[in-house]
Amino acid sequence: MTSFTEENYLKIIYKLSAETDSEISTNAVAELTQTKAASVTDMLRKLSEKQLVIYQKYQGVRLTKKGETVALKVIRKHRLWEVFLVDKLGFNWDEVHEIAEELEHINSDKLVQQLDEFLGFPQFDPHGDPIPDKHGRMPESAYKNLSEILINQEVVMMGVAQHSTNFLQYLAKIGLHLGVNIYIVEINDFDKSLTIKIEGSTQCFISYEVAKNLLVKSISMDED
Amino acid sequence: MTSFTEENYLKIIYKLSAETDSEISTNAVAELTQTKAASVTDMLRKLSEKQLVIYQKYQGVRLTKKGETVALKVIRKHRLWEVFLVDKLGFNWDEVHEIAEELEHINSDKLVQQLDEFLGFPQFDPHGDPIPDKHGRMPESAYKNLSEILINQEVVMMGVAQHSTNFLQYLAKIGLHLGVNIYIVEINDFDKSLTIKIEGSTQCFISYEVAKNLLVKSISMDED
DNA sequence: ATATTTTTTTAGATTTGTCTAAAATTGATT
DNA sequence: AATCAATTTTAGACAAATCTAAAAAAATAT
Ligand SMILES: [Mn+2]
Ligand SMILES: [Mn+2]
Ligand SMILES: [Mn+2]
Ligand SMILES: [Mn+2]
Repeated sequence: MTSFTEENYLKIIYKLSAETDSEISTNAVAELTQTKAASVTDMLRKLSEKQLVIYQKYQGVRLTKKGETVALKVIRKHRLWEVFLVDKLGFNWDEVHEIAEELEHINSDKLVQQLDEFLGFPQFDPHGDPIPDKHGRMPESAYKNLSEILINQEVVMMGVAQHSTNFLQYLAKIGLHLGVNIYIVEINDFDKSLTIKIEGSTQCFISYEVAKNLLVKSISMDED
Repeated sequence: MTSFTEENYLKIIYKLSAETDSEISTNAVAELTQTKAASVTDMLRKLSEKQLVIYQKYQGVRLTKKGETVALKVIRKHRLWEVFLVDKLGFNWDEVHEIAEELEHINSDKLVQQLDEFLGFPQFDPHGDPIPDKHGRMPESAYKNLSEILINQEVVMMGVAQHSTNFLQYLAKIGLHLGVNIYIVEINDFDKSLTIKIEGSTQCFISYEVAKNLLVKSISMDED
């Protein structure tokens, strides 16, 4: 069995692994778990004994196949619950993450299976993040960051790469929500900031930092 | 804040208090929490410091108003989640208790409120137990035990007073499920065992012990 | 190649919830 | 009232997850 705490460590190591393909450092884990490096060292040794990670001291850590499976299950539950909260209970997408952090540790294969079916086997969560299927396979995400899109090419807002409440509420304020059509009017050479046109709304100005965190898909792609 | 563990103690003390109106003994709590008396003593002192119970050593324990409020919130969540699992996810009523034991500790007032609304503000859980409203008020349960019903008086099966998987599966086997109409054919004077007729099924023979644990309402009562 | 800084690990302590074994209290029985 | 039995509490220990401070190792700069 994996405890609540162990699951959180595994999930965080999984997410860090997606960004860098080398070993994950103790400090990087400490930052995301909001603990101190000394605590991480203890936990890594423990996870290693349980064969959930490969860890040798001073060498960083990575998940074993077994550890990855656990992490994907937790991520799957997290994202399914977020869909439930938004689609069924009427939550806003900036309100669901904290609750899903608790719900993701409820253990029952049947519960996850039935919830998935009840939600209509969603492929993406309310933030546009892909939901692993029951075998841990991620759906192909054809989304790009807005920062990679060309001027005047119309795209649909599909998700965000960063989930802080601050960021989500900023998006709400400037009128950016899932499903809205947008295109880039102008890119500022100097700092890569951009002016965009939001369908049914006025133009607005966003930083490169924001554009990097917006997931969009081309309007021409098929819709199902 | 109350921890997962503290909440379980409070819930158990609440349930024991409903049966006896004197102080609850350390041993009684130990039995239901599946811990040892020594552990209970420690926890009672802690709950007492937090003003959640009235406790003096060797004198037993009872809930304060504050403790009762916490207990009722946990019970409310437990029962709402059971309704969700049965009504929305298609679980059988004998499969939901363990999962609800975990879900009942998720903390979010908005979650509970929205869930309640999503389920249509149910008054009773799948086992016929009353669901406290958001102010902690229990709906009037007009149900009686089958053991108090007269011969030939038709009643509807509304719930059970005991939730063990064993018992629920026994009921399933003899064809007793929620909503079915039954009446008592004969009561055996010697041991109070009884023969009952289940609508659309054959007669069957049940012990007094079983009858005491079946909640029913008179067929004449109004239906909404 | 050494010295300095940063990162990581170890050592030892703390908190929460549990346990066993022994002591204390209560309640029941002579 | 004294004894015995049952219940409850205390004392001391342990596992999980965390911390701080010090030591060790690795990375970086001189
Ligand atoms: Mn989330
Ligand atoms: Mn998400
Ligand atoms: Mn239950
Ligand atoms: Mn129930």
